[in-house]
Amino acid sequence: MTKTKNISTDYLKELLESKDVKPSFQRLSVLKYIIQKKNHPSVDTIFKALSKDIPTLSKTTIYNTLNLLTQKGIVTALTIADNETRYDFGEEHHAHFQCAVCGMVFDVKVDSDFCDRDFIDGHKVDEIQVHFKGVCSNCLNKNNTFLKH
Amino acid sequence: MTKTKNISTDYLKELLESKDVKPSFQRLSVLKYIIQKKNHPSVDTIFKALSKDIPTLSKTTIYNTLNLLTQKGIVTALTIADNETRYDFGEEHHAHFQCAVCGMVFDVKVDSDFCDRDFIDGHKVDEIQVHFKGVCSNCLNKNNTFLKH
DNA sequence: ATCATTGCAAACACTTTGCATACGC
DNA sequence: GCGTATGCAAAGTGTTTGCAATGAT
Repeated sequence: MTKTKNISTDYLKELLESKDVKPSFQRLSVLKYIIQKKNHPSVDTIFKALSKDIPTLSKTTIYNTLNLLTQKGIVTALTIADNETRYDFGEEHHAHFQCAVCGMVFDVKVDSDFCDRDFIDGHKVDEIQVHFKGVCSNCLNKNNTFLKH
Repeated sequence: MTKTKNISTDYLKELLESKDVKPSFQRLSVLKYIIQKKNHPSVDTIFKALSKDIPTLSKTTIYNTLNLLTQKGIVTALTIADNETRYDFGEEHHAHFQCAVCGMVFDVKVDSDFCDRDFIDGHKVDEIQVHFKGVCSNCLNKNNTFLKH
């Protein structure tokens, strides 16, 4: 099914503490989910998944957690979808592809010659996001309607 | 102030009609605004600007118009801002820079070797957006707080 | 007369805020 | 016990939808 390499809680704790974030159970759970499933999930996706194991979990906590982790630079907020924010844990720089049919977001590699620059046209660059949109290989194969016209 | 090169209504009409869009007064106004001011406006920005001349104008009409123009490929919807959609009229491919301080969006040029590809990792590519985020040159100069720490 | 566009009001969806409760050291 | 994290409810904001009125041919 989905490949979920196990991630030690100690690693997650260290990761959070190294950025001065207290490793609460909820925060560990959210971070673990993002790292394990490399799904680029939305708040709702995380909420539905974690609610099964943590029935008392609130969406507010997920919002709080993700805003905190983004602010601390532990995760990245992707503005690839027009209606909802997706979240990503990626150290190395890579681009993203979102399928217009199924909505999934995939990592794609880009030979980025410009990704390392600190300034562009006099503007100070803190972050670069490269977004591809189209139809993913899964949806192309499943539904060959797209090939017919 | 803002450089607004005048654009003939005939040009706008032809542009719309060539994509099977009836050139109503409201649609012409919205399209003209986007092409003239190149400031990648939000719905609200367009609404506030055009309301002065068209007091009966409704936000719904702007949403309708922009969705239609996007669908017809006349304008591009930018997902660079996390909360609101920005719109752009750009024929040639270019990247965008959004300032975290003032919120403005600028065009930036990128030597894009990968912008022409139709497929990436097996996914069919319809659209590419390159988003830079940081602090624009204006805000850097005005407020040297950013340089101090 | 017919059909599409407009625009008000309401509904929707995502996110943030206020505040009381619960938790951890 | 004190300070912070949690989570419910409500508010806020951007966008879409239902539908009646208006406008164009």
